[in-house]
Amino acid sequence: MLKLSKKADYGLMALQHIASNQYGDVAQARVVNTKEIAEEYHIPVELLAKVLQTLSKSGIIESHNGPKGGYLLGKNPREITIAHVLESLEGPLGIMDCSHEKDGDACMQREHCNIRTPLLKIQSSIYQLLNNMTLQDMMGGTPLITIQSVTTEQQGVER
Amino acid sequence: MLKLSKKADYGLMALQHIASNQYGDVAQARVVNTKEIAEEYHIPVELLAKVLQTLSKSGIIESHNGPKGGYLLGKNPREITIAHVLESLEGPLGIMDCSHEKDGDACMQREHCNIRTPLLKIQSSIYQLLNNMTLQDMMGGTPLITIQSVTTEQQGVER
DNA sequence: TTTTATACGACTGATTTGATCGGAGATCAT
DNA sequence: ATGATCTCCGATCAAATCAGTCGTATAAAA
Repeated sequence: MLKLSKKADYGLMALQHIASNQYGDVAQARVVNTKEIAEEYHIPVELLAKVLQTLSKSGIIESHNGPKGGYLLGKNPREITIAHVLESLEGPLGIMDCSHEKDGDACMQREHCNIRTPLLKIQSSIYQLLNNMTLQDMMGGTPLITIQSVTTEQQGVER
Repeated sequence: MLKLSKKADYGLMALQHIASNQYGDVAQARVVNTKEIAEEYHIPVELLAKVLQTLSKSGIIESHNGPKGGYLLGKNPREITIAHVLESLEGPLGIMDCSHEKDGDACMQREHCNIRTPLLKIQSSIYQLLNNMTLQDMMGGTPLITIQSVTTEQQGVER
């Protein structure tokens, strides 16, 4: 329950990868393409492509066509919030249907609804949480890639 | 996105209704049945029944069979957390697939996954949020039922 | 024993989601 | 400049999940 979709998963993975290659320790902005990311994380290529297209439309990343093309971050990692990414991929996030409805499309039980107010508070809290966390924060805690470990043991593991 | 299911909606509504009738200003514990709740909130009866059965199994409410039967709260409203209700109705809540997996069913991209750690933090925060809010808290903020208003103006609007 | 209510399981239709295919546009090499 | 290649892009298809339905069984009160 409350599980986010594959699209969201793949999107976040890809963004983390792009950000790492662009702002990482290599210190040179590198354009990465869809195929590269898909193979790295074992994601179906076409599906990932669609995800990246959506993110591109939202201005989160920039697409570059042609050979040697690919994607680049559209903003600074600090300015890319998780909330924006998720909303871009899966539409406006709301705990319930009547989160931000207009007067017309009120749900049937709206006038007798007794849980709307407290749920709105919960929703607001979750949104704040997702809106305060940025891609920059996600880069900090990469669990398996530790730069120090590369210097200590150099057994062909440079990624 | 992140929208909770109808089952969860209906379950919360029903619980709020049951709690209000049991601990409300009427000051007498009243057993409410499925049909009554369904009509009050315009919910399909059979679906609500299923939801209430599930909640009953979890010990959140108690079922009483036969005529004059119905449902009663199984615990004090302060001890019924939103998290418990949601988990009861929709299974364990987790932002991602690999939230609490055993060693066996690791996902394909697990070893290269770069977003697991930060997402776990988000998930933990959401769980705390839902685990700290109880049914008691939801009763406090009932928007349409105001006890004071009944005393001030008694124009047949007692709901 | 009849009435009234919940408990339980199987089933159907619809919505959402995951995944796939063919084409359009841009860039580099010649 | 032009062709060939590589990428992004939009439309389409299949699978899984979910909301809702139906019929039957069981239990308690009158």
